[in-house]
Parts: sequence; C-alpha cells; structure tokens
Amino acid sequence: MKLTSFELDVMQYLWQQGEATSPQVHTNIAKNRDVTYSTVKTIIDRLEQKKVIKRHRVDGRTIYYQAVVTPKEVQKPMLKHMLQKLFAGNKKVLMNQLFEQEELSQEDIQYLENLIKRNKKS
Amino acid sequence: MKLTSFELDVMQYLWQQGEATSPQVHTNIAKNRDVTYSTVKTIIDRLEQKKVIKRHRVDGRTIYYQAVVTPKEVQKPMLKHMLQKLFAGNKKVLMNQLFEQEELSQEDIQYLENLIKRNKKS
DNA sequence: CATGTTTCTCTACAAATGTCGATATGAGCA
DNA sequence: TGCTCATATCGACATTTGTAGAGAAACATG
Repeated sequence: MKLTSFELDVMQYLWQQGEATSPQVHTNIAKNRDVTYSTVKTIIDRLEQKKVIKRHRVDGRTIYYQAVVTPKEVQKPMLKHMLQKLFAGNKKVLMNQLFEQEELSQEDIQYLENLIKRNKKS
Repeated sequence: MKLTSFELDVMQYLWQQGEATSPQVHTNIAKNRDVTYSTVKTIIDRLEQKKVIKRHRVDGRTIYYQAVVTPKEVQKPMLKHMLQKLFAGNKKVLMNQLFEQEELSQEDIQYLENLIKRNKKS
C-alpha cells in the first residue's frame, strides 16, 4: 500500500470526514493550493482503481467516496520504508530529528513518556 | 532536496563510504536486488545532475564520487514532508507507530529518555 | 421544457522514475 | 602493439505522477 503525496492528501480528508464527494475533496484541497477539480477527480479515480477507496453511496449523480483502508494500514509500510531508505534503519537518528526539528509540545512529550513506560512493562 | 527511493540507496552507501566508484555502488546494491550496472550508473548520473554528489577524484578513467549534501540536509525536509502527508502532522501517531511496529532496543529507549531529559532542560 | 450549472467520464500530456542496451573509450596485459 | 576487460557515455522506453481540458450527462429551476 504505497500512496503518492497527492493521494495521501485525499486520503487524509476522507479519513477525517468518513465520506466525501469529489467536489468536497476538491474544495478542501483547493484551500491550500491551486488545483482544478479535474486534477483532484483524477487522483480520486486512481485511488478507486487501487481499491483503497470505494463508492460508498450515491445521491443523484453525486458519488460519496469512502476509504477502504485504515490510516495505519497505509502508514505502517510507508513508515517502515522511510525508516529504511532515509535513515538506513536507524531509529535513533529519526527520533533525534524529531526532537530537533519538530517542536514537541508538552503533551507530545508526555505521550512519549507513557509509551516508554508501557513499553518497559512488556 | 527530495530524493527518490533508489537515489537514497546510493546516497546511503556514499555517506557510509565517504567516496565510491559506480562499480562499487553497483556491487553493493546488487547484493540486495537484481539490477544492472547501467541502471545504477543512471541513478548516479542523475544525482550528479541534481548536484547532491560530485566527482571527487579520478583514477585513470574511474570516477570516485562523493556526497555533497549531508544526511541531515536530506532527512530534514523529507521527514517533515512525511510527517505532514502521511501523519497529517500528528507526531503522536508517528511515535506510537514507531513503538508498535519497530522493536525498540533497550539502547533505543535509553536514547529516547535522554532526548526527553535534554529537551526538558531547555 | 429549455437552459444553465454541476458533476462525471475520458483522454491527453509533460516530467520524474526505474530500467536497460549499445557503443565508445581508456587501461592493462600478452 | 593489439586485444580484452572494465568503465563511462548516451539514448531509449515503460510506468507513475501531477496536471488539466473537452465534452457528456444529470439536475434544478424559471
């Protein structure tokens, strides 16, 4: 399950919304960058072909799409890939960059501490 | 600085070795997958065009290449991109997946704890 | 019902990516 | 000095990705 940058944008919205029409997806994405409906629809069609989304229901001639895969199903292999290719499998470097580059909030840190605690138990 | 999967394989080797010839890169990559010298050389040529590697020195007609960019210069923007696109900017989900999917060694955990400690001070 | 609007379908195209073969050319050895 | 081997150069091609337009078809509304 490898998706492109653009495809991930669409999936993200679909995951967030549960279901959405092509015009809705377009409107949402067009908030950030200048792209035509046609372009967005093409991406949606491709996602459908890849069977990661499906036509959930239809209202008149308007199609409501829905994700068929969960975020995790997509994230898992892509994170693994990224870790291997970009960080040569070195998790420490990845973690380090995360601290250096991304401003971790107090909440993030706490979450992390919990993960560690939970991890130690098992 | 966005590199493809294959390009990253080459960069990884170059970063690790300091410098290397095309045949050396090929030999190394061919350990894992079946690919011709030609293919590898093409990737090297493209990396050169992108100016992320350079002809460091020449011995006879053999070219020794060297990385011009550091791992971090490449990792930083690509990690950011990944975080945005794949995880919708949610660091907690990323961290969670890291714990769930990747078996963190005792050393990894310790490293992480140090990062947290250091982070709290500042 | 005629017409404008919305949405879909289909086709196309340039650039990037992974893949490789043909061929030239320099180097070293018999 | 010629031949063989290693390496480089160049061009090519299929597939993927981002991009969009033309036109069909259904809808809504005066």
